Amino acid sequence: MAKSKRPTIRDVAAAAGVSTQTVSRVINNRPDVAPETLERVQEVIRETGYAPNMLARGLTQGRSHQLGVVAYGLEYFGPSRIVGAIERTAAEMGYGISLTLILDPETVDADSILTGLRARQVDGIIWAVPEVGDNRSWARSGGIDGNGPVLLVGPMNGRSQFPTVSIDNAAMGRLATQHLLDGGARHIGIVTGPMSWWEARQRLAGWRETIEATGREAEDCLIVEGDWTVACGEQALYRLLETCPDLDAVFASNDQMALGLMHAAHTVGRQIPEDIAVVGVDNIAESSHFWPPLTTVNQPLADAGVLDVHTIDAMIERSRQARRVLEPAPEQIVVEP
Amino acid sequence: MAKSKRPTIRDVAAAAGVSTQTVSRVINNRPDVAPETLERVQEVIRETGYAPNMLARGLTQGRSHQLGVVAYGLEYFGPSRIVGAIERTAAEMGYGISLTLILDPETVDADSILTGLRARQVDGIIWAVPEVGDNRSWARSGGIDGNGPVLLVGPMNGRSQFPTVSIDNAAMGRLATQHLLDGGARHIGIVTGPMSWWEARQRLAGWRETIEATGREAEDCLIVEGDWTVACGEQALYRLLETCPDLDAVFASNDQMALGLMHAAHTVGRQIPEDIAVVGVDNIAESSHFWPPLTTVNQPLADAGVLDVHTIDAMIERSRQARRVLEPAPEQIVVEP
DNA sequence: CTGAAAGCGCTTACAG
DNA sequence: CTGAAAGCGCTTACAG
Repeated sequence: MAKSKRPTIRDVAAAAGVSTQTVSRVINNRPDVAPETLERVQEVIRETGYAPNMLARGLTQGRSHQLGVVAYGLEYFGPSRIVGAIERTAAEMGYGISLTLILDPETVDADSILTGLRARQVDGIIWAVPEVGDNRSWARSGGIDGNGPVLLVGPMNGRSQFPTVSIDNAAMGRLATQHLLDGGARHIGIVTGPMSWWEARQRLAGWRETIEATGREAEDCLIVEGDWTVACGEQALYRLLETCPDLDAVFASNDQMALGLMHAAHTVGRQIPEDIAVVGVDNIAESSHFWPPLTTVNQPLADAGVLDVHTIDAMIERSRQARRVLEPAPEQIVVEP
Repeated sequence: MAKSKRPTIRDVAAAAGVSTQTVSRVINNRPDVAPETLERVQEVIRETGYAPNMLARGLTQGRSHQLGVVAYGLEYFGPSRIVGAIERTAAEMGYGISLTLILDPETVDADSILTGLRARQVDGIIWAVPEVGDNRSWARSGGIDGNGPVLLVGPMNGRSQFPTVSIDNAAMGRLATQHLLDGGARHIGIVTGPMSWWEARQRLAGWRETIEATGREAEDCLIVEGDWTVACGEQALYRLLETCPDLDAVFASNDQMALGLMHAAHTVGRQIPEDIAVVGVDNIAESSHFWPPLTTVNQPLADAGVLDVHTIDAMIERSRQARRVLEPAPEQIVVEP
């Protein structure tokens, strides 16, 4: 028991008095095994605690039953939920997760990460790094070999050569802004995310569109660029109040910045929502526990995560069916908030 | 380019006019290769984009260069930081991460998870699920085969059969409580985490110890059990003020609950910190942006994550050196907050 | 410095 | 229903 190496399929076969491929049939639940043989082999497996070596299995099958997941910012709300939902769904479907976290989305070297993951023989790759700067140019140009399924998560500028699953960020901006309009707001400011982020630009677009639909102008002085943090949300309100003293509402592109805004409002003695109404995005756990509760746009991150895995699984199956890929038009799936 | 399968070591060998094991030497940076040969092989590798199949390599070497990481609650502060730090450090050291997330720490089946991870041939396992209820009894009894390195992360009740890296939770309680005492507080309440959590009990113990060191009694009416959420922090303050009207300070066992407390204090018109001082734990990003800034105990989570990986790596190396394990006494490493 | 042989632990056709 | 053979893509001794 001390130095016993893990048993192999050969050990099990010997102990059960059958060949290794019969054991293989048993562990793969194939039907063509005599009931009695099945029983005996299973008994041995139970006794020895045998578990097939996934490396060996992967080598012969040409698949690892692992999904490569590339993400940024696990400490933030969105990514942690997405990765959590992906892992859960993947586990249910028999996939393991090989996680790669990147430090800076803007300078990420997609090529080397994809190559590394493929060397690990992952069956498919879920790329959940947001588009920042031109860090997805590789996905538009198709400069990366089409070898092995890659799913892009999150919206991106232009058309991807790869299938994409994303939540409609412009709709988030529209929903939030419409809510503020419905509440009677006339001068609605916005704190955006960093403008290098496509998601941030989309939320801004939704805000602008909704304002302009009322016949008013989406003035530049109503826009402050933020960086997703509480601190900048705070500064943003001071800026907005300076440039637009009539301000009566703000759309914060995420909840963190919304909290900063509320902090600032409190500091300068403006009541929320009476003086200034605020809407955020994310529905973080704290949202409903502030003075007053924060109104926020909910992102269906869990649903999106489930969809991510189902989609990549379908891609994997498809690519295994037809070795000669039919070059199916990449589908762009968009989920509504 | 369309249907090109990935090249193998054999393809590279053929193209370079050498044997496969010469290529093997090159990709493993072994010194005994003629400069000219080295050059030629590297050239072919560059041209073909060859990357060794890690499954095959793992099969022969008996190691996958993957670490199994088991965690709970990626959406919470602590776990997301720990996992992030582990991934970063692992990547630097050449390990991939196979992530397993569990849904309920109390009912987790350690045996089946460890078995599954080992079937994937991970080189070592980092078990970062907190001790809740008796979900670590397996680690005390050693009922699990000692096969393959396992590192436990987080403090636990009693002695583990496996090495452990943890942050001193009792010290967190002591630091926080002492800070409140130093600020002049006389009646210091506590909102604990769920008492089924060992970490929560340790923070409570630190609070109790520090109170009693002053010669006062750590009365039961000063203790409210929470569940780590903002909502319960809020309720907790109401409860405490009822049972102890003299209350002038509270130690919240995490920042979320501290925020809830502050919300409640605001609601009932008590000033912080004048009327009631609050200290939390975690140092979440929002801490410093509330009215007033929250004082909090910082957990060195990133340091701990780095230490986790270095420790498991050392365990892996040791177990590979001596096949006949010397049964080294498991070390229990404790990091101070 | 380099190569022929064997083997890691499985699965995949192929026979029977 | 079951087994002998070959092979997945590497690395590890072992020769030279």
